[in-house]
This record gives sequence, C-alpha cells and structure tokens, in this order.
Amino acid sequence: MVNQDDILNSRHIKPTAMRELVLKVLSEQNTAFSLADLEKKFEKADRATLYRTLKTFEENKLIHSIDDGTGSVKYALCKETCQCKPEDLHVHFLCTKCQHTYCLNDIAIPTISLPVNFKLETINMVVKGISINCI
Amino acid sequence: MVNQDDILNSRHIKPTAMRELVLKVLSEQNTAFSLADLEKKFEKADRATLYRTLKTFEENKLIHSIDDGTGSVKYALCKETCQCKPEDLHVHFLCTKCQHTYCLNDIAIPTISLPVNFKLETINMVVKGISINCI
DNA sequence: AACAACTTTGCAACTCAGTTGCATAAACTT
DNA sequence: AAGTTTATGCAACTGAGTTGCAAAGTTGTT
Ligand SMILES: [Mn+2]
Ligand SMILES: [Mn+2]
Ligand SMILES: [Zn+2]
Ligand SMILES: [Zn+2]
Repeated sequence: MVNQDDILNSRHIKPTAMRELVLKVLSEQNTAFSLADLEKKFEKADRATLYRTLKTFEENKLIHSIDDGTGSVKYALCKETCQCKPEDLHVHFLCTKCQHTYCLNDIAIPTISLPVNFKLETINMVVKGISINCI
Repeated sequence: MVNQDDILNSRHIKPTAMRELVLKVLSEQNTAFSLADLEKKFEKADRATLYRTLKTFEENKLIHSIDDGTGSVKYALCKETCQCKPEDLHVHFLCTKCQHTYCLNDIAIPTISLPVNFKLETINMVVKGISINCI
C-alpha cells in the first residue's frame, strides 16, 4: 500500500502538510469533491490555499475536474496510470437527489461521428439521474 | 413563414415587445446565445429583464439551455416540435477557439448502459474541439 | 549558523454569472 | 374607469472562482 508522500512525489508535487491532508481526504471519498466540500472538511484552512492545492493537483494530473452542471466544479482522484488523455476519459454520473457525482471509471465515452466541419478534441458526458442509495 | 407572435402564442408566452425582440435575435443566430451576448445586443435593455425573458422562454420550451462548461449558460431555439424530452436531446459542440456553441440537432446522444445502481434521467453531452471556420 | 532564493500559505479584495426584492409601468378584466 | 394581474427597470445581493501581496516556511550556499 502506497503512502501519500509517494503518490505526491510520483506526480512531482512537493508533499506539504496541507497537501497530504487534502490528498488523504480526497482518497477517502467515493464521490467527487468540490472546493466548498473541502472547506467544510477543513474549517481552519484557507479557501485560497485549498483552491491552489486543487489546482496544483489537477495540473499534475493527480486529480481531474468534473463539470457536472451543478455550478461547482468537482474533483476526483485519477487512476494511478491516468494521464488525462482522451483514452482516460470516462462518463460521470450526477445524482439529482443528493448532488453527488460519481466517476464511472469503467464506462468509456462512446465515440460519435461528427459533421465534417467539426474536429473533435474532447468530450464531456454527464449522466444525470438517481443513485440507488437515494431512492 | 410563421411570425414571432404566433410562435410565442403557440408556447403560451404573452408576446410583449421585449419578447418579440429577443426571439427575433435568437432566431437569427446559428450558434447558441448567452445572457451576456444578449446584453451586448441590447445595450438599452435591462439585464434582469433579459434574464427573465430567457427563463420564461426556457420554462415554456421555446428555447433550451446548454451548459457547455464555459461558465456561462447558453440558449438556443428549440425545434418546433421539441418538448425537451429525452428523445429531443442532442449533442452540443463547443469550439475551443471562438467559444461558440452549436446544436448538433441531428446527433442524438448515444445510449449507454449504466451500472444497475444508477437510474438514468437525462444526459448532457458536450463535444469540444475546433469548428472548421476557426482553423 | 547565517544568508539568500524560492515556494507555500493566509488574508483580503475582487470579478463575473446568476438571481432577487421592490417599486413603477403596462396590459388585461370587470 | 377602477381594480387586478403581469412585465419591466433598477439596485442590491449571492456564491464560485480567482488574484495581489505580505508573512511564513523550505531549500540550498557560503
Ligand atoms: Mn472521473
Ligand atoms: Mn441544442
Ligand atoms: Zn444521490
Ligand atoms: Zn470556432
């Protein structure tokens, strides 16, 4: 079992106390986490620091961001091998009851054929509905 | 050729001057339009009025909103027969160069098979890339 | 150890999209 | 015309995200 510092180092992120704590919290979640969620979890920590921690993590592909349309961006840990390339993209699921967002890591985004005048770069696919926990 | 008032009436929206103007502008676009775009188009009109006009249009399914991840919601006219039901959903394309968003009305959102613990309601699918006009 | 150079953190202030309360104006109803 | 409902205009506010800047912490060098 890998420790937090090794994970941070492997992504070339200097392991500070703050970053270790944030990574720990993120790795305990099974749904994506927003900046506001983090703030609640760390009453004492500063919003800007948490914000920059998330940015650093994202830049170094330790986490990926998810725009689920709720108005607050959420973040989830990337798989160890993830490079946030098109082939790493997956579908996300937003529960409209509890607003939690799940990574459906095993569900690749289906390929679609675009009109010739559009050149595809990336796709964001968010499925909305109800999670069984919320029925 | 149908006139603006008939369109508004058919969606049970009282045709006011403001609404006629907004509908006219929206129907002239071939890409989706944001509130900010509308404001620029109508220097004189009030933001809140334009905002509420869009809300009214959306509630009555004259337009649909598109969350393309740019941070500002965009709107586009619905097809005459549209009821904004799942079968009316289509893929949207965001040009990452010019930030314009296109309705790909003919491209239905592919069905995906979810894990059993998730019940699908709706899907948002935004393809990002470059439109040929912007190369 | 002392120093400089660089990085991270904390605080405050700000932007920008979206939204609301409330008073006035306009449009219907009787 | 008088009363009722609906739409508009203005101002003020919210909440997410972002930035400038100074203080604190790290790292490397003498
Ligand atoms: Mn994910
Ligand atoms: Mn559309
Ligand atoms: Zn739920
Ligand atoms: Zn373009």
